[in-house]
Amino acid sequence: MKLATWNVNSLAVRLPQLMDWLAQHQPDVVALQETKLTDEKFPHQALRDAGYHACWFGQRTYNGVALLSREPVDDVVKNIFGFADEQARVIAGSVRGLRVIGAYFPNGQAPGTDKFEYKLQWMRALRDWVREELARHPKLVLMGDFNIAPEDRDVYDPVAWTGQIHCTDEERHHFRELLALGLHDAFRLFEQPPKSWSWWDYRNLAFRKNQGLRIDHILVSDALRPAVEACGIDKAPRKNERPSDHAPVVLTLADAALG
DNA sequence: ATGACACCATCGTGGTGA
Repeated sequence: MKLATWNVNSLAVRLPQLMDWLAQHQPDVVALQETKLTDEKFPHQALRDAGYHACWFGQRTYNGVALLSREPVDDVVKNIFGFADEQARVIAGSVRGLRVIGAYFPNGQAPGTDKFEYKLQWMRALRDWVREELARHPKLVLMGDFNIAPEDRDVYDPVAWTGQIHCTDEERHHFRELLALGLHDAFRLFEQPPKSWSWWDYRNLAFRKNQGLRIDHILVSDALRPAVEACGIDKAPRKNERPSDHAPVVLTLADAALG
């Protein structure tokens, strides 16, 4: 079973690239972030024609998340239970006994701002809710755009980024809090090339110079860890003519471990 | 120190992202 997460930075703009990528890689489940579409504009028919069921949760202009799945998705939940949120950032569902949570963490803008405070509150609420989800669904995947570079090796210039947004102690603490629930950063379960990033700034020829951050992640629960066969970042879509600034992260699970 | 790029909403230019 192949799962993926991709911040597409506008599904309206990126739909053709998404269709190509789905046809090429045939993932079973995909979490999308930054669809930037109200729900009535979600391209569910095009995705259905491509063989995917979808559930989606969007808003105007910003944010917006979706789950795509070759098999139907059950028990769909939107946003963090118990956390009143104006912004569409989370969608969860169950496929083949697997609980999948797709999340678009707040950016946070800069430490000391209201947006940073919102990010911290949001992450606390997420942790508390994921703890409950894990108790109900031991086989769980939490994936998406975390907007956190967990360690210095996830940053092209860790000195310049010290204390900057995505790299603050508070954000990294919250990432470790998620791991402490019994989750594992699937990417780090394997040997990886150094300087592996999932995001590159559009400016300054950052992709060509490979100046990026690893801020898109797939966390797998203890119960799923033995089933993890591979995890990597697919840089290819970042080479498209009009790419998202993020690349997809892909996880392969052994089918035997699933229902 | 600032802006650089992309997208959205809107039609001149500001908000947001990371």
